[in-house]
Amino acid sequence: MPRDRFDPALSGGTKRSRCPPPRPPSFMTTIDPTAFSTALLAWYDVHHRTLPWRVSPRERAAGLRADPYRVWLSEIMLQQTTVAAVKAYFEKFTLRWPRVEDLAAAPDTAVLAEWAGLGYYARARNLHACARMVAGEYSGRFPETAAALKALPGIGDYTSAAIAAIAFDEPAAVVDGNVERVTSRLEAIEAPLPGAKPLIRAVVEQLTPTERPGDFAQAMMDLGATICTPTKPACVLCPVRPFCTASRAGEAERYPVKQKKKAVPERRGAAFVAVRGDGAVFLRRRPGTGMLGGMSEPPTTSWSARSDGALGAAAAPFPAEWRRVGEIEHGFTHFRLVLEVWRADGEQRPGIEGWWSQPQEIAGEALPTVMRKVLKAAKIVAPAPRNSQSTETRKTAR
DNA sequence: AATTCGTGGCC
DNA sequence: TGGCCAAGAAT
Repeated sequence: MPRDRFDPALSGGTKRSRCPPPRPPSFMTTIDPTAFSTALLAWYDVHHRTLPWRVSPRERAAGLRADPYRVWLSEIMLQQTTVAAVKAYFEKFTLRWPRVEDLAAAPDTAVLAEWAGLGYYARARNLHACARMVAGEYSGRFPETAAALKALPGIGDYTSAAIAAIAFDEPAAVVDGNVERVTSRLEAIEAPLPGAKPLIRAVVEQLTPTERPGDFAQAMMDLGATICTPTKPACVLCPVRPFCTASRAGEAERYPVKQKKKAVPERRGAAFVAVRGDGAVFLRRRPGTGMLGGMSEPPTTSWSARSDGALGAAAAPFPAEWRRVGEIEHGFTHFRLVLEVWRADGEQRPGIEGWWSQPQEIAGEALPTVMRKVLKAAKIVAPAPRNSQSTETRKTAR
């Protein structure tokens, strides 16, 4: 049974408008922090995952330090993104830009092109801004405390704590989705996320050891990724099962309790793929902020909430012999997009800002996945996302 | 505090 | 197949 101090009624309820300042309640865990981290770290020493940006516990004990640049880069990429998806991108980035100064010196178009396909493109913009701040104002060395790290673009609560703990041995409370799940099961927290975050953080702060805080953080995340999984957790194999209230009650899978989310609406629009005689495709750059900010696209209309028809060739960015060649669907986080795909062939004078991209250049363009779907529907031969240098030097043409 | 930001994999 | 989920941040 969950202890009553985790009753959702206590954390969610109506707020008093008068005197009592809304101070986070001081929850005390009944878990023995020393016993807990000892058991967890012993498991981690044997079962830790081997990842390209990591230093193993053995190497760590031998005095080897993780490279803050690689830790930072991996943490940015891993925000809301799976390890499997990140690996290839991490290799590409570190091969092309081995040090933070190298990344800082790169053109922003090159960074966006390398990031294309990974999603959440504000991360790439912030990544580049952060690299330039570190290279410029910090002499190429990352600040070493969570508080200072958090002041940098793209680095928030989680990432600042993770870098500080992993690269600089600060006993910061590292709370990501894995840790939220593990902790909510340990304490059988009934309050739904995201409201329960302060409570979870309070527990993690008490559990985090001053010795090996980085390994502790990574161990919690590895545990969440391999044992304490969202569905069918392998409690039998869990090194901290003796500490787990939810598992003891046989209902680990019931946690974490989450607030239910709203249904996603649908938006519609049209994309216009102009193809020249030599096979070049007309592309332009999207505005620097907002959805797919700074990324490339064939011209599209705005995406309205279910425009009832009224799209078609009349919405084209410039006159041409447009033919409707298909339709694509793409799911974003908060809406589903349906895009009509129109194509025009032959010599054309777009008369708008943009450039012609040759067939062999398309793979290296900063095209997000949804736009690659559009090109595919327009029967454009586009090899798998690759990385070319061509986007760095290309001038804007018309 | 609630929204706005992508994408791919999985059952 | 469709909802859920993944090392969240910014506003």
